[in-house]
Amino acid sequence: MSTAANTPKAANIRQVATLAGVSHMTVSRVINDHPSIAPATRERVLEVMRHLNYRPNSAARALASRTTRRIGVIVDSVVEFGPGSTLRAIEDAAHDRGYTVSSIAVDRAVTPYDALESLAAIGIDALCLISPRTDSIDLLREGSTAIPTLIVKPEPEPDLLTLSVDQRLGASLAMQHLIALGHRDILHLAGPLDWLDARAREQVWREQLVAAGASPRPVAVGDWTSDSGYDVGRSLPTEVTAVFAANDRMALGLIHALAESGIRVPQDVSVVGFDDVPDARHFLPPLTTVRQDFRALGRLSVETLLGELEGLEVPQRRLIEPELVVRASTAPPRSDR
Amino acid sequence: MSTAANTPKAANIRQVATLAGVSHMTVSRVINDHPSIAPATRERVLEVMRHLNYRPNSAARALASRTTRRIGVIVDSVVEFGPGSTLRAIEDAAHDRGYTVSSIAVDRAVTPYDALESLAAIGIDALCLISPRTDSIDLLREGSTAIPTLIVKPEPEPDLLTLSVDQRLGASLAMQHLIALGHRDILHLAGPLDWLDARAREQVWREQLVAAGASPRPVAVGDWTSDSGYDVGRSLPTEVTAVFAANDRMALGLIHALAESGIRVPQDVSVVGFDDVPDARHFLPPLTTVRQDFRALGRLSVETLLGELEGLEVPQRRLIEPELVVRASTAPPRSDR
DNA sequence: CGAAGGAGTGTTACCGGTAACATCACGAAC
DNA sequence: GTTCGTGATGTTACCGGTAACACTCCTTCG
Repeated sequence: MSTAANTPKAANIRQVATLAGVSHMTVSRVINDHPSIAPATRERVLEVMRHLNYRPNSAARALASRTTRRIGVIVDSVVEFGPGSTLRAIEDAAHDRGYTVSSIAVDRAVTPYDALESLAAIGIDALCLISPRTDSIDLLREGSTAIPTLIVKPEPEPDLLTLSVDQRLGASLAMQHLIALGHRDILHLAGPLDWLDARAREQVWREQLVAAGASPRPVAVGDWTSDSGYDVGRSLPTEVTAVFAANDRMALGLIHALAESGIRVPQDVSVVGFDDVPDARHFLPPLTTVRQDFRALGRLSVETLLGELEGLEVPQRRLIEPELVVRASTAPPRSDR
Repeated sequence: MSTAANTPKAANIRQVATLAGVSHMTVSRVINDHPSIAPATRERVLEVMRHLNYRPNSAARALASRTTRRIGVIVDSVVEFGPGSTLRAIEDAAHDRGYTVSSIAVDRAVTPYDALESLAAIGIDALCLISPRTDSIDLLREGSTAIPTLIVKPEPEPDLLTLSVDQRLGASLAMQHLIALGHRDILHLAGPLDWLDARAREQVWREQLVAAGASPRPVAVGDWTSDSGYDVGRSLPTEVTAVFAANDRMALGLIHALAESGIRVPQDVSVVGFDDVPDARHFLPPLTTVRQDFRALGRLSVETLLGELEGLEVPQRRLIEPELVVRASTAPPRSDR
């Protein structure tokens, strides 16, 4: 069908130059906002550019300037709310700054190594890792890439930029809330423990319980999906009065299983989630959870990387504060439990 | 920090050629699997490439070949499940075929025109529109781009490729299910009606009701969010015995509102959704809904576009069959309602 | 008043590939 | 034996920009 044909083939920089009566180099300077161009000349060139509907060829720019204006993103489990939202936010922020984003999703079929190879093949100016498992980070540690690299994780990382929502604070808010309500036998429904975020939440859960004088029971480990939460909910020990779920989706599945067993939330068991997905307020009951601002995370990631790229001083590590959102899934424990 | 330094600057095609004792053109042919290369030569070149860790420069290739191996995607409401999933599937499929994807999200701040401009600026070989509103399509109709273009929508479009989940069939499955259960006063909770999918679902809802001898009541229009479903649920007319929601999230919000009013699902009101989001099976009650295979949609989109690009014969329009998933949110109507 | 310096512009080379055409050797066909 | 076709490879130009340096003028300053 539309296989080219009468396409008037795009104008190039020399055609613009000829029509404007200047050298192609002057046109290049106009494009790049070079300071020393006479205003009259600039106007004339811009006029011709408009007239020809000229658009600089990005491949040629990339080739000559050896920069691609592209940020590579490696992201694990992009279908999950957190990583997906972060990626979207990064794409938006990058686009606003005139950068392109290429993302590769890591999964069973694609190793972090593959992902890095793919990105290297197309060429990137900066690299970002979202929701990295430990193995992805190891790869970067040895690889010592020559480009600015940012890892979205809460712990600092020598020689690399890091940025994250403060996982320890978030988990702490959730646990403090439950403990303040009077809960002591709190189950943790964790995410996969090779996830740094999952591990951080699990550690804080443990610490807080110990600090409150309670002894943590073994964690239940899910895989972020509501299905895994459901499975855990089906065999919840009767002594448990509250569950701290590592994300909202697992909380949803858990509540579903409890409902099937006639266990009421929050009367019989309190549940607190993590993320504050947009639907969490309409769960039954509306879910108490920890909100993470992924848009801020994405924006800051891009700002940090581009700052580094421009040689600015950027903080090597930064944390974004999460926020507890109290809804209807938590209450004081029943005295008879 | 890692601002380049001792980077051993990547090898280029001529260095490979020199070391292999051939011309750079021969190396180029090896890269591109040109048929007439002596096996021994190919081996030698490959060996050198491996040794130098050579990677073709994609910008140079794009410049010389005038193809970017990049697919541009314009997507509205990428945060919604359907569009987001489709985009991810396209990215995966494109990556498997050695293509890159650049996506632009259209929203209040970014018009379809802007999006097209952005994509044109970076250069794309093919274009895909996901979840387009009518205005995006108008833009393409006049613009008559010179590259293969596919629109994800169910209705055919002259001179453009189209592909979609069969919205009419999906809506039909949902309505037939409710009608077979005995419902006649079925409210439609629609998506924004400038969405083609929303409009298709609404039309089928109306047609099916009329065909069943019932008179459709005015549609309730939401915005895909659970919040909007909640709002509708707060003032549900008492005569309504069932709701056909245009997506799962609005169904969730609706059910939440009903629960607050003491209206039970499905005993008092049946609810059927659309999408089958992964969590739908853990809603309370588990949601009867229409499953759309977005992965298939994404894969087929890429195959169609690349087929067109290669000059193959591709079907100009194709539909993917959705599937009704019956769970616990639907039941026969109460006789006293 | 001459040298220095900066604004404004041009010249030339180069980035790393691909396209198109040329070349050469060799076996098949006449 | 000459011609021809084809496989294998090389030569050259070109894609559309940017970098680096050169060259004018003019202004400023010792």
